[in-house]
Order: sequence, then C-alpha cells, then structure tokens
Amino acid sequence: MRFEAITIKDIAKALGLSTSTVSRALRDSHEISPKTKEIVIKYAKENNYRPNPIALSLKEKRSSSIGVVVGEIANSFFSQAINGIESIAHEKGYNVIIAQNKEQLEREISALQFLASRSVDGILLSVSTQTSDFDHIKQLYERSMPMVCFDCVVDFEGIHKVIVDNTKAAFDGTEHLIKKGFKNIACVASSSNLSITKERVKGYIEALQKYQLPVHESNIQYINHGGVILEEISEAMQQLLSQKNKPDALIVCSDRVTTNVMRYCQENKIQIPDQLGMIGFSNIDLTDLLTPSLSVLRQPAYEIGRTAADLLIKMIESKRPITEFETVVLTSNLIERNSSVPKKK
Amino acid sequence: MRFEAITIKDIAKALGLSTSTVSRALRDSHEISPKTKEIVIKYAKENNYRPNPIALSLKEKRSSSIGVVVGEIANSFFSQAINGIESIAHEKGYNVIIAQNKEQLEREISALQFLASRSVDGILLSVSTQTSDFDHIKQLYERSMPMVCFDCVVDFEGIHKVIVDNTKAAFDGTEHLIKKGFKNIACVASSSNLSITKERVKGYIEALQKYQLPVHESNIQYINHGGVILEEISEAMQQLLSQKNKPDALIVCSDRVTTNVMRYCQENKIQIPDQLGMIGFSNIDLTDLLTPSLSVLRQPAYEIGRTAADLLIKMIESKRPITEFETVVLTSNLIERNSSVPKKK
DNA sequence: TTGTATGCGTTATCAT
DNA sequence: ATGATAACGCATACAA
Repeated sequence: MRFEAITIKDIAKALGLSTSTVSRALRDSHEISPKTKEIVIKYAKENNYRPNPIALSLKEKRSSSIGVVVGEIANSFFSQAINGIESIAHEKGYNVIIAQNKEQLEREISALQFLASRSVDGILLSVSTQTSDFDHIKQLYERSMPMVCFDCVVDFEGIHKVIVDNTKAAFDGTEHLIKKGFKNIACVASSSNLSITKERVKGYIEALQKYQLPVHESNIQYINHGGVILEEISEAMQQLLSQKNKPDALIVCSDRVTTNVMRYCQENKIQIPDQLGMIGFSNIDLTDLLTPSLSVLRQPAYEIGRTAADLLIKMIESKRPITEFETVVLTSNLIERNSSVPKKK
Repeated sequence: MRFEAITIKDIAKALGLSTSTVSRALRDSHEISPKTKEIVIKYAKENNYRPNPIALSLKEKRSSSIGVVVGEIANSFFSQAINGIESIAHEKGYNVIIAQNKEQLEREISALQFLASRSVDGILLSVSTQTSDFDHIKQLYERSMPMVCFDCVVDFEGIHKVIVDNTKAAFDGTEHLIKKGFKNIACVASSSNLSITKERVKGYIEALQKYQLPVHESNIQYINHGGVILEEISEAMQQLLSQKNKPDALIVCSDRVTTNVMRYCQENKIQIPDQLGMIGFSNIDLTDLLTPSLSVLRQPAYEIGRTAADLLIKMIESKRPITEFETVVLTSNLIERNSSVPKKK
C-alpha cells in the first residue's frame, strides 16, 4: 500500500487552520503572525511536508523541466552535452527529461510531441540525421515553444541554435601542423554530403592557402560510411600513403574516423607523430583512452550543452522572445599531446 | 507571447457541448452518439488538441515518469545504462528524468528529494561512492517509493537491486586464459576496499584453485587510485614483470585500469597477446577504440539498465510490493578478440 | 491576521 | 446521450 504524502489540506485540518493560512505560512508571507508561522512550519517539518510539484505546475502553467532530444544517449558527444545541460538546469532549478530519436524521424516526432504537450517548459534538440523535413519542428516553433537546436541543427528563420565553428577548428588544426613544420598535410574527412564535413574541409583548405601551400585534390579523402567500415579507412590511408608525394601529416575530420585511423596506424606500425603528424577531431575524452600521442581538436560537447541550456532557460524565463542570441557559435579546443614535432624533415 | 494550448474546455465552448461530453467523446466512450463523437474528434484533430499530462498526473496521482540518479551522466557506464533504461521506459510509456549525484552525498540527497516529492512514480538509483549513510534512501523506501538500485547498490533488508556477478565474471575470464594455455596469470585489481574488487579477486583465485594453479600473493596488484595516476600503473606492472617467475598473462579488474594498462603496454612495446595474454573488464564499448587485440569482460550496462527499469515499472504498476524479484543478478559477457593464443610456450 | 472561494485541465459520479 | 459538479493540491484575489 502506497504511502500517501501529506498535503497542505492535511496540515490545515490537523492544526485547525485554513489551507490558505498554511500555504501563506509556508511561503513565509508577511501577513501571517509569527506564532502561526512557527506552528505551521514546525508541523510541516515534522511531517516531512513537500509541496506537490505537479499541482504547482498545473497552477503556474510551467513544470520547471526542460526536454532534451538527442540521437543516442550512449553517444559520448550527447552524454557529455547532457552533462553540461544538466549542470545548468540544476543550477537554475530545472529538471531534465531525456528522449532519444534513435536517428529516426518517426521517433523524433513522437518524442517532441510527448515533451511538447505542455509537460516541459522548453526543448533542446539535436535533430536526427534522417530528418530532412522540418514541419514538426516549425510547428512547435510557431506555437512559441522555447527551443534551442545544437549539434545537428535545423536552419529556418528565427530558430535559435548553438553550433561549433568547424571551419575555424579545421583551420586552426591545420595551421598548427603547418607551424610545427609539416609541409604536405592531407585531410581525411567524413561523408562528403554532411555540412560539418564541408565546413571542416573548407577550413583545411583555407589554412593551406594562407601559407601558400598547394592544395592537392588527392590529399583529401572522404570516408562515406562514417568510419564504421575499417576497409574504407585502410583504402583511404593506402591511397594517401602510396602517392609519390607522400603526406607527412594528417588532419582527420571526424571522431569515429580519428579512432579508426589511429587503429590503422597502430596495426601498420606507423608512429605518431614521428612518422606521421596528426591532429584529429574528437568528441570523446581521449585522455582516458589509448592515444597518448595524438593531438586533438576537441568539440566542446559539455560547453555546447551548457550554452544551449543557458540560452533556453533565458528564453523560457523572459517574457518576450529573445532575438539577439539567435545563434551562438563556439570554438573547438586544440588539445596538444606529446607535441607533434616532426623528427625528420 | 506564448501560445496557449487548446483544452477540453475550449473545445466544449466552441462546439456548444459540455466538457464531460467532450472528454468522453475523445476517450471513445460508448455512451456518446457517433455523430457527436465524430464532430468532437474532428475538431480536436484540426486544432491539434493534446491532453495536458500535468492535469492528468494531478488527477491520477501518477506522472508516468521515472527518475534516474547516477554519478555522472558522462560516465559511459551510466550513459549506456540510461540508454537501456530509456528503451524500456519508452516502450512502457514512461519518460525518464535524469539527476546526477556527482559522487557527493549532499547532491544525492537533494536529487532524491527533488524526484521523490511526488513528481516521479519510481526511482532508479546508483548511490554515490561517498554514500555510507543510507538514511535518506531508507526513508524513501519506507514511504513505499518504488526504487531499484543498480551498479553501486545499498544493502538493506528488502531493497530491490540489479547487480552483476563479478566473481563469476572474473572466474570466467581467468578460466578462459587458463584454457588458452597460460600458466602464470596475474591480477591487476582496483582499490582493495571496494566490494567489486574483492568479488573479482575472489573469482580469479577460485579459477586458479579449480585448475590447481598456485596463487601467488605477489601476482595480485591493487591500484588504489582508480587507475587515474599513471605512475601507480607503471609501478604495479614493473612489480609484476620484474619477478623471476614472470606472469604470462593478466586479468585486469577495472575498466579505467584496463585502458591504462593497455597504454602502458603500448608505450613499453609489450605486444598483446603475443608477449602477454590479457583480459580486461570494461564498460566502455572498446570496439570503437584502439584495442583491437584485447579480450574484454563487458559489464552489460545496457542490460543492467533495461533490467532495472523493467523491474521498477513492474513494481510501480503492481498493487502489492514485489518481493520475489528482490535481487536480479546479471552476468558479464566475454568478448574475445584476436583470440589470446600464446605464441610462445 | 485569517478564512473563503476560485481556477489550473481532466475525469468520475452523479444527475437529467 | 448529455450536462453539472466535485475532486486532485496549490496559490491567490477577495472578504471578513
């Protein structure tokens, strides 16, 4: 048999007061005599009274909770982002409700509907990779549901988003390799149709151009299956390393591809960075893992989460729509390890 | 200005009906004329009516949501467990509210209070490593809040929990190495005061005994700082490998220690498994990472999450307390890679 | 200073 | 077949 939690009504009955008096006493209203206050608060404490947040929500038309929709929670980018989201939410008195879209449009729609039917005050959303039709999101937007997109963002007029400057990150990474003395830097990129791939390759090319280094098409390899298929990585690497003008360094533009390129190098006894300079994009905190010698462009998942949650809660708590923060752009951090100094030249 | 969602009352007013008629029509009650039903349902659909879950919660005294308290969401064990939890919850129509205890007792208490004040129907809990006083949990238990512990469990009469058979896992792993032909197997364990460490070392010893292999105290190394400090790993490994009767294989009893032992081997050019057989415990899905040659005892985080959520929801939905499922014990999976066959010997 | 009444959105229990 | 009303727990405008 379930314990029935104590309510204001119970307290009122027990003390021979009215519910409003109790309510006011508990909220420390100035219009209640100190004596009554004391009695009520004492009784409430003794009986471990807690206000029912659901009743409050119904009354105040807000639930003090925000919804988060991501692809897969187990994806470490998302779990780190959620970590950041939770930290801000906790700070500001919100709880976090998680939903996954499993990279399926259908699941995304049902998750959004579920959250949106007034049980959350706002939504943080990373759209599924399968989502090309944004009607369900637009609909919510038009109904003024506070919403912030991050990571995989949709792009329509007015939607708020937090993104990473991929072009700058790739530029910075490439420039870093150039400054270390590498002369012939190749690029292993992810699927050519992804916007993040295009942005990163752009940054790579811009860096080469800034230092008047030649851009060789053959030095850019696209991995179209997300780096899941090892053969694809092998092929790309062999392609690169069999050229007469063999690259002396690599910038790898996706985290999954990064780990697999590292694995390839390990299996083929290619020493990083002595034989091949390398910088990889990575969301995973590689500190814990087996790559002590790889410099990494870390996407600030935690920071993205914090920034997005902060923006969302600001939107929720402001009466008027916030337009000035429409898009927030963050920057990747370059984490250098075992400084990639080329031994040979 | 915030969009005001449509309610039953709005529909009733618009159609000149009473709220109860509308409510019944929407719930497809048999005591409503087909004509009225049709009109109401059509109007509701057109105006995108969604019942307000908060009002429902208030009425039904349930929120169709479960709370999860873990140490750190970004910890991949937890994020995978949450993944499992979410999958079951979604299946059964519950949403998942996340809270972190950040491995602090204080945060744990506030998280539990927050969730418990009737906004969730049940709680899944992995207690913080700092928690030695269980009053706050017992209190909830006594108020009949449905609760299931997993991973870091508390142990008092009647509490429901989902745990992993660590002894069996270590036994299986050690036995596997023995069957592969390794004769002198060492054990790198985590902090000696943790229960999981004791259980795992127990399994290791039992396996050796079963095959009449000698148990050398010097072959068991405890890592007391969780494997964070690399020096500790180095020291332990040197200790082991400098013995006159050098071990030919290792069982590593914690995931963080596993990755760092791997790193040590990599840096010291010790080939796995040719020079040293090895099996490690791991929560992380190492498939994606840089250890193609390590066999792993995978703790089924996803399965733990599913099992715990399933049990919790059964408890929530049953009228009487469930006693028969008090503790569920799961088994680790041994994932073999590049079969650890010793070349020499 | 305290009490009464109302409403938040929904459904169940009475009426009609 | 439909409508009126009360109730869930809380806060507050209004009354006393």
